[in-house]
Amino acid sequence: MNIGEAANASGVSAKMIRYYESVGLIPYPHRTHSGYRVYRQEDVHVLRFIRRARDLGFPVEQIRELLALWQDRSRASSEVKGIARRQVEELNARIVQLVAMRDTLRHLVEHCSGDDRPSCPILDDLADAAHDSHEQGII
Amino acid sequence: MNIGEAANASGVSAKMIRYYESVGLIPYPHRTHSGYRVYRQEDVHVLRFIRRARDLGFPVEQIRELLALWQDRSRASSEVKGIARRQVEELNARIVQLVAMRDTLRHLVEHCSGDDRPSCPILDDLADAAHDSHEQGII
DNA sequence: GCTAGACCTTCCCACCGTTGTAAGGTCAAG
DNA sequence: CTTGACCTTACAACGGTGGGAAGGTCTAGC
Repeated sequence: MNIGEAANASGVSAKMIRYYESVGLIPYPHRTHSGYRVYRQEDVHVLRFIRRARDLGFPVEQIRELLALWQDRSRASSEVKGIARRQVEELNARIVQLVAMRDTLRHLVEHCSGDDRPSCPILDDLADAAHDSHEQGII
Repeated sequence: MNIGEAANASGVSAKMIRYYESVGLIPYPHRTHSGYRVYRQEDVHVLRFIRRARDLGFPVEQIRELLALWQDRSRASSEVKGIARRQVEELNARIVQLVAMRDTLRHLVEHCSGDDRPSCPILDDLADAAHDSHEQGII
């Protein structure tokens, strides 16, 4: 199987397959005499695993851990659960942050007349240092 | 005022002040005879504006628009409202995506025993191509 | 056997916003 | 005059992905 076919079969672009190889997430594959990478069905399985984990927001380094655990037949599920729980917490932190941003902004939008007049609470708020949100940890 | 003082007063790092200058978000400041950048209170005000907008998740290019509108005394608030509304929509899209990820993962975590046994639905799910979530648009 | 086009290879660049680091100049206090 | 805290520019790195150039290879059709 060519890299292009593996890409189609896995949903991971050829570009990214080479990248994952370069960072050691997947092993160097066999090559044809002319240097083409050759993949087996099993490799596609691994690529799908990676793809799905990326879809779930796992960073590459955590996928590396998950792959190692996946391929370790004697692993304890508690290790995997720990990584996943960490990831849930990280996702949650980002969600909380984004929701706070969105709500602040939505509030401002709702109080802006949005007509031809220049008066605008959105800009007023951005300009008004009295909020000092950056010292209160909104970021 | 030095760049360091302006950084302290605005909450924007000296590094980022130079960066914003380099991408044309803020103008070239005056310099001392020895080449040090000199800032006025007004510049700090602009930097705070940028900082707060970044805190609200605005990308630099949108901040450029907002700054232009802020400094345009005859602008219509509807323009500002439009930009802010766009940003609310973008934040919302990212939130929806992250929440979907988190909930999927949390569901998996809840169904993982997390003990010494190797059986683990989290890895099973990642390995199981039957979900094919990437073809159903979870990403 | 030749050619066209669809693949493959490696290598480098860009994105975005931020931080780090290195090599050098400058200022103020002791 | 030295020390240390500042400043300057310039370059690299991060993470993950896409784009493209320059060249090799395979396959189908003639």
